[in-house]
Amino acid sequence: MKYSRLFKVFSDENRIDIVKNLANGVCCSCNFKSQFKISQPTLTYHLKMIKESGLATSEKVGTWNKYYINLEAIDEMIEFLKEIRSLGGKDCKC
Amino acid sequence: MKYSRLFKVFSDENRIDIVKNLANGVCCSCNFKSQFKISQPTLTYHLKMIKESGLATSEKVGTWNKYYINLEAIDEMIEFLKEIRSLGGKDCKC
DNA sequence: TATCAATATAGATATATATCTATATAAGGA
DNA sequence: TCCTTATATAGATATATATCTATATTGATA
Repeated sequence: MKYSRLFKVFSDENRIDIVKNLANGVCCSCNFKSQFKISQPTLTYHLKMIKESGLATSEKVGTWNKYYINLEAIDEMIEFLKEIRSLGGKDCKC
Repeated sequence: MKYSRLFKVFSDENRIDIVKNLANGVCCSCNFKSQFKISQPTLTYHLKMIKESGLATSEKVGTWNKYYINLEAIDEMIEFLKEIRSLGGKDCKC
């Protein structure tokens, strides 16, 4: 699991919005569309990237695609940050 | 606090390494240098960006700079992810 | 004050990224 | 089978990013 790829998802405001939508159960991009000022191909581009990072899965249902957030990936990110947090910064030995 | 900027820090492997170093109490870039295959100006570039994101602070001590990780920023990131996590993905209504 | 050591800035550059428009593909339904 | 709808791909592009080398700046010390 490449953490840099997971974190990169959240490095863009539009993708943060998309992930929040996914977390809220908005799984169809037809519903996303109205909420962003980005074009349909741009949304597809972000969704693909989010999926490839491991933060979402997708399922084809007839004509449309449903996207689901992968909660485990978020858990991994939280754990990763907690580990760094637990190092505590320590005192500089320089 | 712009979350996208905080998360962007972790979107690059070199910066992840740098942050881990900071968390481990390596506060002087003179010590960083030996551990990365990046040049001194590139290290400065990343440190500046990490600082501007709010994830680190710095202090000038004579000729050199000391950098410290900002644990509160990490806590905020963790909280942010936990909030998204707590939405649970829900069931798609589409 | 001249020199050295640490860091920052300037300038260049190749690659990555986010975005668009136009077009293609795929799946259902009339 | 043709049309509609949803999604993906292609191609273009402007901007951002990560990186370098060379140079400037800053602060300590001989």
